[in-house]
Amino acid sequence: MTECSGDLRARRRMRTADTIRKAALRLVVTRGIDNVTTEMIAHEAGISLRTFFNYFAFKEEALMPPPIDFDERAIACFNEGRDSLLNDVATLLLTQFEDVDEDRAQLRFLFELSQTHPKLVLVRDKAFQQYEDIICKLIAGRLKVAPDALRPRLMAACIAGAIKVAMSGWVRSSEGTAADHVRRALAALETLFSEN
Amino acid sequence: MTECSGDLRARRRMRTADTIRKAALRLVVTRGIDNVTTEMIAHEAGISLRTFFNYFAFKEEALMPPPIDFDERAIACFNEGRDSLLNDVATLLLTQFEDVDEDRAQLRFLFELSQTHPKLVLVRDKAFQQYEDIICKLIAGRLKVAPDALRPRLMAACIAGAIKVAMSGWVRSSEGTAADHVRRALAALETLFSEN
DNA sequence: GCAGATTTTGCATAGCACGCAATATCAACA
DNA sequence: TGTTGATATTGCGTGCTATGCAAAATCTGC
Repeated sequence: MTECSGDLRARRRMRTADTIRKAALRLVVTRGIDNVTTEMIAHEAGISLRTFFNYFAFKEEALMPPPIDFDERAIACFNEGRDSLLNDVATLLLTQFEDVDEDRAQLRFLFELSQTHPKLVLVRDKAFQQYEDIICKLIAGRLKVAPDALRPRLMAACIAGAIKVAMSGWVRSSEGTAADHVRRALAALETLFSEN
Repeated sequence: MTECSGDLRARRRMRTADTIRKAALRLVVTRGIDNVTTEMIAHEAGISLRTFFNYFAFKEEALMPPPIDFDERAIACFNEGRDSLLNDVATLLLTQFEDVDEDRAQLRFLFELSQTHPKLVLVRDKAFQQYEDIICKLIAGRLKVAPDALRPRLMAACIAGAIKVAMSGWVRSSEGTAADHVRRALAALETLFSEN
């Protein structure tokens, strides 16, 4: 197996996963989450039920956003570290929020749904955990310490937590963009505990 | 329905829930989580399968620790606010870790399990979310602001995140007590982002 | 001990999730 | 272009999860 083949297969795999995700989302939007079965999703995506479970461990996972991968340039810029760490993290993360309206609408729909539907709460938290892990690795890289050291892990936990708070605030208030909320929350972290 | 009856029923309900929790834990410890069914748990707890689902929405929820309630005195002390907010939070939270060895062993067992078993990851995060909500209310009370204001929510998110980091560090390192790890993590929050 | 409210339970059922083995598809090489 | 080994897809069978519903049991206050 050459590298090329692995790449091809990986890409194909990602495309199929995305097809399933889109199918699941479409069905949930139109029929409501409680009226969508795994069989429907598989059928809508043009695969067998068994294949669905080759891609996702459980039904709700198909409604999770795919793992993010940051722009190479953005990561390099982050590692240089022109600004304070917190600001640079904000800059890096907010490149993610430059998406088109359709994506934002989907994000909002899922986030709203995840606040009421119990199983989606779990899925949302899992997504944030993955997010936190990535941020932790990035910070550890910039600080030149091990990824499981206390400091990067704490920082990542706070940042991920702040993003979660910001997002739920955004969904509820509907004032300003999601990026605004995230920016504000991250900025508040700096002096959160130092001024009492 | 008088207040007394409600109290009686609530207490009875909590006792039953606890019986189920203990039964579930006992079975999981002895047989391994993959070999335990809801029927076994119900049987072990002396109730019907249907009743199990009256108490827990899904199987793994029976392995979640019950919602904590802080000591009245401790809360009052926290609201007075002798020390810095972060220190007082630490003091308040660490009253929770004064438990007997048996409880700590259980906590550790479940936390270890939750790091490998996918569905328990979800449950653990849900437990931490509840924890975060309680902390948020407490902080909001002390700061005399609304519980859904940005500052208490951010603080609670950071504190809950720090505790999660501390706990997973504790389970992995097995050096020092859980309280030590939590204390250290919370102390680190103060200057986490202010010194770059 | 009776009436009303609440809880428990049995039963039926749709759906979830996985193991297994057969089949199909694909990338590489001769 | 056909062969080969690897990977992906699929069908089938199965046990378990989780819920609705209505009957039975149990509580509570009077």
